[in-house]
This record gives sequence, structure tokens and C-alpha cells, in this order.
Amino acid sequence: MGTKQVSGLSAAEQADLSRADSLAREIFSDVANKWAFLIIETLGDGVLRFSELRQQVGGISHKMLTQNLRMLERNGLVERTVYPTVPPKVEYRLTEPGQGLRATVDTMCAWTHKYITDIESARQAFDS
Amino acid sequence: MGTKQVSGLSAAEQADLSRADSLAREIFSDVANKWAFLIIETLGDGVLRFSELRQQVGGISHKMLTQNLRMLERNGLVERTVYPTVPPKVEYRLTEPGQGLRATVDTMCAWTHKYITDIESARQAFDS
DNA sequence: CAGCATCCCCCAAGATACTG
DNA sequence: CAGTATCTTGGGGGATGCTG
Repeated sequence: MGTKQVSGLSAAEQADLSRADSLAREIFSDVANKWAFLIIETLGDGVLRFSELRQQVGGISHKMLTQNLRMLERNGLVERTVYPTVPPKVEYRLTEPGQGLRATVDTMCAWTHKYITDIESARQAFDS
Repeated sequence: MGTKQVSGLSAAEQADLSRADSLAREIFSDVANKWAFLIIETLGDGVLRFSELRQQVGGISHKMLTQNLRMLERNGLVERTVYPTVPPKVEYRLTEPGQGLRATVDTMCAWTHKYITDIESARQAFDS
């Protein structure tokens, strides 16, 4: 992920690499944020409407949820289905890439559970 | 991770759960950010000085790096070693919990590589 | 109900400079 | 070299109101 130089490649290949690298970085910047993670975790393998999602994520503003959903949709991680009824109904679900990322988020959740007591005591030690 | 109610527990157990839950959330808020991830990935299983780290992460300001390192140290994910020489020398390395999280970040990097072309085309489709 | 636009405020984060 | 403090600004993010 870092901007390391790989030798034995043509200039074009180097360029491709650094382009892929900067794209990877962009993706990181988009996706590696707490709301995205919480949304992905909340969606799981289910289907939720905007308001359900908002409620289940908890503590997220209308605007932030919209922004993050757009971002996730743009990156092809969530699929948005609009039912042209009145009142409107919009459903969100994870795509296959989204499910892939969900696996990562799951491991992070597992990690949190595993180390939560360590972290808590580390914090107490640090805060004194 | 969500704030789901679990029945069959005493009030105290419920309280413990929600306390653990809010702590987990705090940890998420701290750690699920792009700089933290990039720092963890950059550190890997090595040992780096402040300035080396800054250079290798790339694009991070002095201040942001300091803040994130303090945060990671507070949560017990990185260990900070100060050599009382002049000029000072400070080394950072991941702790065991930090290595655990690094595994997660690694899977995210793998995920990025796997889906980078899908994401790129999803973006192009979306942006038109 | 979901989304967008507008307004507005405050804090995140950069720049700079000083200490040990 | 690493860290802290101060100052300043842009934009993140909340609140509100309007539309389909």
C-alpha cells in the first residue's frame, strides 16, 4: 500500500502501479471511516430502508447517512433500490464487493471483542 | 455491535453489555480512520522513528501523525520508546493487539486489490 | 419517506514557531 | 529530532425547510 518503488518494471508499469496505488489510497480514505464501517456492519446480509438503517446504526445524522450511502453506492459497495411508490421507499443492501468488505469489518469487530479489556486498561494506564 | 437488546439477562448484565458496547463504539471511532490504518500498515512488524514513519506513510502532516500516534498509544496498539539522547530518538512499533488489528488492515488491503477494478468501473458508471 | 439545498457554526487540521 | 503551543482557516457536519 505504501508508495514503495518496485524495480524491474517499465515506466508504464510503474505509472500503472502508482495510479493503482493512488486509487487504492482514495478508496482507503473513502471507506476507512467509522460511519462506513458501522453502516456496512449494520446492513450485514439484510435489506434495510433508509430510516431503519438510520435507527439501527444509531447516532448518525440524516445528512451523514445520506453522504455515506452515496459514497458507498458510488464505490459499488451498496445497491440502492427505489420503489416509485408514494410515499417513496428506498432499500439498501450490500453488493458482493460490499460483502467482501463486510468480512473485514467483521474481523475488526472480533478483534475489538478480543482486546477490549486490554484496550480499556491501556487507556486507564495512559490517562494517569 | 449494534445496540440490540438481549433478553434473559439481569439489569446489571444489560448495563455491562451496553457499557462494553459504547466502549466498542469509542474504539471504532478512534481506530476506524484512514490515518490510523495507514500508520498501522506502514509500521507492520518493523520499528520506525517518527520522521521515517512520517515519510513512509506519506501525505500526513506532523500534527496528524502525532495525534494519531498518541491515540494509538493510548489504546495500547503502538509502543513508544524514547531514547534520552541528544538529539532525541523515538521509536514506534506495534504491540500484540496492534498486530492483531494489522491483520484486519491487511485483509482490507487484500480486499482493495481484489476489487479495485470493480470499484473503478462502479465509480465511472456512477459519475455519469 | 427519502433526498436535496441552504444556512451556519465550530472544530479539525495546516502552518508556524519555540523548547528540550 | 520529537513534541507542544498558538493562531488561523476551510470544510465537516448539524439543523431546518422544501420537493417529489
